[in-house]
Amino acid sequence: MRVRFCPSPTGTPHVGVMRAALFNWAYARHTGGTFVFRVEDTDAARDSQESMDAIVEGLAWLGLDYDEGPGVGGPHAPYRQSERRDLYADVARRLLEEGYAYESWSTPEEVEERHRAAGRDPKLGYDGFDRDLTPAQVQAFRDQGREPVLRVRMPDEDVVVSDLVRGEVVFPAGSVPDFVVVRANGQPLYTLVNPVDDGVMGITHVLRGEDLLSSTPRQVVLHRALVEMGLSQRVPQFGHLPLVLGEGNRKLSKRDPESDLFLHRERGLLPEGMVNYLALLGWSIAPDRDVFTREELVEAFDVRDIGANPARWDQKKAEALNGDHLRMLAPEVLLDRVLPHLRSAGLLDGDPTPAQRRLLEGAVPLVQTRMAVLSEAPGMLGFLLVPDEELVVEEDALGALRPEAADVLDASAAALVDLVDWDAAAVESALRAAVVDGLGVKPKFAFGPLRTAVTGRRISPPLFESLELLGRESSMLRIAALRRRLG
RNA sequence: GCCCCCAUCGUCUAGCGGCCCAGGACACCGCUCUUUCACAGCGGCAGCACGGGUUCGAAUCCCGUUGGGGGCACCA
Repeated sequence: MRVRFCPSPTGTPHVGVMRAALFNWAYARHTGGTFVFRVEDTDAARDSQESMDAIVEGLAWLGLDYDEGPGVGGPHAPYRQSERRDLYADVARRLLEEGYAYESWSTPEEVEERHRAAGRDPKLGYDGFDRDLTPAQVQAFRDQGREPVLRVRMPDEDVVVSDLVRGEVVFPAGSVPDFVVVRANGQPLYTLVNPVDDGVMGITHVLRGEDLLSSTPRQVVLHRALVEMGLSQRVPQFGHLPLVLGEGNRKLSKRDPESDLFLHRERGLLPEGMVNYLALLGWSIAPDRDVFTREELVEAFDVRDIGANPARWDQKKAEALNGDHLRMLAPEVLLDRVLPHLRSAGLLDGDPTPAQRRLLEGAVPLVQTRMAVLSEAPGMLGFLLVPDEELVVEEDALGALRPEAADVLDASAAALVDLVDWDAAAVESALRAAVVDGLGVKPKFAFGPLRTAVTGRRISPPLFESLELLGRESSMLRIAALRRRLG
């Protein structure tokens, strides 16, 4: 069992593409097969090293390790197609010699013109004109200084593709035009290079997006030629994954922000959550369960369970699932995951100081059930990391204060100044005595002013624990500050 | 235009002829818990696109219609 992931390095990693990688990886790991990573960089104009690096980073982030590929090597190295030119030139030559392909001189304009002249739809595609030219005709084209492309001859029978996900798919004879595999300038195209490498590298299963289904008959025909020429052992089995759609039922394109893997990472999706959600797009682990780990995915994954209908990207579901994974994390792991987000929010400069780390160790467990994505952490934890005088009291928190707020703050301050033990339990009973019992304010409203004073927000981690973490000095300063503000 | 794919709650899906007057999850709406918000728990709303067959019996099989999507490059 050998599967592969073969992106072309253009742009940033796309969630649809990474999902294909995930399914291939999961299938390999489930079956004990080999996961090959190959780079399809035959389009020098669009390919970039940055994109290549980003894909590698994306795979690493998601935890999709590969057994063969750039950087790790393997029996079929090199794994970058730009380094395999000789092979392709060789195969192209043999394809021509053995009659599977032929030189084609027609320009697209000429093809269209012929269709028009014959009363056919001009957009029908290549018409096979150059299939059986006489030597004299060929010479005439040469004399004009033309350079031919190389086209593979499609058979005159139907091509039947047995798809792992969709069953038998029949492409009627004549519905797929002969296709170009080598440009006039000698550059091999994806149409050649992809089947050649799959064949030569012994790929047994090709799991890829449904957008490639209609190019499958061409690849099957080429694979058959490769097998007949002794260059490959088999035609791989194909399985076409349902497309991932964006808003408005369109294929998720690079233009859509949801398609950008790293944007989700910035938003604070965990790789665990991302893997889970991606796998759920077209696959399910059990009738009554949809939260699972990477290991559980590997354990349960089977291509036969992949559905055929397209799936819409649902950000809410992705984040809800992420919340589940976030809660499954050990607190110290969550702390580490949260740090980059605190840094990019400007709350942390490099590594936390020992004091900051202590605060975070206390606070992270308090916010673990309160986040779905990591980018919520700065808002929740910021009050602990910011100096007292820089605490921003948010507008809506101020607006929510009731008339008795000043009295509440006064009573609270009085109750807390001389508190003997500064811990959450002691703080709570002191405050309850002072505000709930003392002032007769209902518990639901009693602590709002304090929360606002101390955290600057209406919504925060639990108040008494927050006070404990913040410490008496800061707490008193903040209470006094808001009290002054209320006049 | 041609070829191909798809069709169960708003969304992701379970269902592979009787277990289904269709199950789960997200979302949404209530309630409980509660120092805010969450989490958790409980409850609710909501679907087999339509029409023909086949069958004792169809969400499940077949055909058609409609709807949606993908592909038709000297891109990948």
